[in-house]
Amino acid sequence: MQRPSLSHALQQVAHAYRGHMAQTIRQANLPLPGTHVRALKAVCYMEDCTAQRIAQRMRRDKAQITRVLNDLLESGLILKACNPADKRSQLLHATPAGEAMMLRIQALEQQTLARMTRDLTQEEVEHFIRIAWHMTQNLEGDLHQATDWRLNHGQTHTAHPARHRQTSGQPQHVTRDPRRRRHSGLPG
Amino acid sequence: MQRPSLSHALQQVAHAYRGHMAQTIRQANLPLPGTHVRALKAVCYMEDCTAQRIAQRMRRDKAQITRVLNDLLESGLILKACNPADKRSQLLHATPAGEAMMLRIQALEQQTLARMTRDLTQEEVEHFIRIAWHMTQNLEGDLHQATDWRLNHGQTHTAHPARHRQTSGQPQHVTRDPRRRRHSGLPG
DNA sequence: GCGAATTGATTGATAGTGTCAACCAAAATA
DNA sequence: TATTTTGGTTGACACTATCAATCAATTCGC
Repeated sequence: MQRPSLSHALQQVAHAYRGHMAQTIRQANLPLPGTHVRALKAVCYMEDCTAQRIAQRMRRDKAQITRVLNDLLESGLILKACNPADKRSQLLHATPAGEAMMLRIQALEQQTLARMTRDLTQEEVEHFIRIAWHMTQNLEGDLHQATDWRLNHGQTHTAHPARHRQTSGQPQHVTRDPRRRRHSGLPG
Repeated sequence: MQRPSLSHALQQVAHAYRGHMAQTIRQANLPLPGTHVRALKAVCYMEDCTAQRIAQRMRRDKAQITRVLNDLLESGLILKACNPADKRSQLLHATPAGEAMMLRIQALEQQTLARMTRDLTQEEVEHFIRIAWHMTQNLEGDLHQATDWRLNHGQTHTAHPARHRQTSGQPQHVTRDPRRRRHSGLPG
């Protein structure tokens, strides 16, 4: 508890950041959830932005990205345009409203980041980022079957045949109360 | 995109860690969600553990903690005992099954952490933890009205009167598709 | 002691996050 | 052309998170 572990420190700082941003954005009356913000950011700043590329960048399931993008679309923050190079995909662009929103949110993010790093040197922050990045890379590869964002990474990736979501494995326990229990066994 | 920002790096590493742990745990046939793991850890290693204290430590809403603990209770991993010092609260203890579970999970966590930090020096990791902790502290205080985990922190905390969940504020937009839209306005 | 305010825990409601699986149409490939 | 792969969508579900209200036990102030 006293000297926090790496896992604890990581969870706490990520949670604190997320929470602070959420609060800040809400207080600014821009009720845009975090995932939406990041997707919008991608649309604004990524070259030839498509849903696929956002999913890769954020390392998220493409299904979620689709839904987030549809929200942004309905909110008039982005537009989908035909991709001349591939009729399946759509190029994404921010509308003026989307650009404006992005600017406002970026200002808020800068505030949060400034506060978060207020007594840290530039070097420390960069060091932190570098290590975080490094750890991310270290966890990447194998594990995680190839959902879309895992493609073209040239990983050795030794065959991951089937993996069913708890089809018949015997342990099967806790799994969070969905307001009505489902099971409760326990293995060991 | 190339040089990841602090926010991006943070989100990615936290997400990678969470995902890797989830996968590892699932593959070991110990389907215990992350929050449950952390709560169980607290029960195992915290002195005079109560729901309240777990909520404070994890900086989570006590409601969530209550539910997680009830899951752990139903799974036979923990027990609740009367707190002689306060009849409202209960002291939490791990059962033998809970302890066993904790040990197995800790081994898995060690694996993940080892992999994550495999080519980093002890110093680098400690530096990372220290900075993460620092950033967490920096974001703490004001913002976040005093839910339980924010108490006894002696923050200046200049009066936060009411804060209603979007009672009448005019902007009111995106707010993630709950599989059926609710609104779609947009402020600016 | 007594009433008021506070605190520990619980419950209900709801939002947001993350993922898998199935599917379709377009594209790539063989 | 037949097969496979890819970009995107939809459905279903589990996990995470928080707020609000409630209740009983406790503490505070008189």
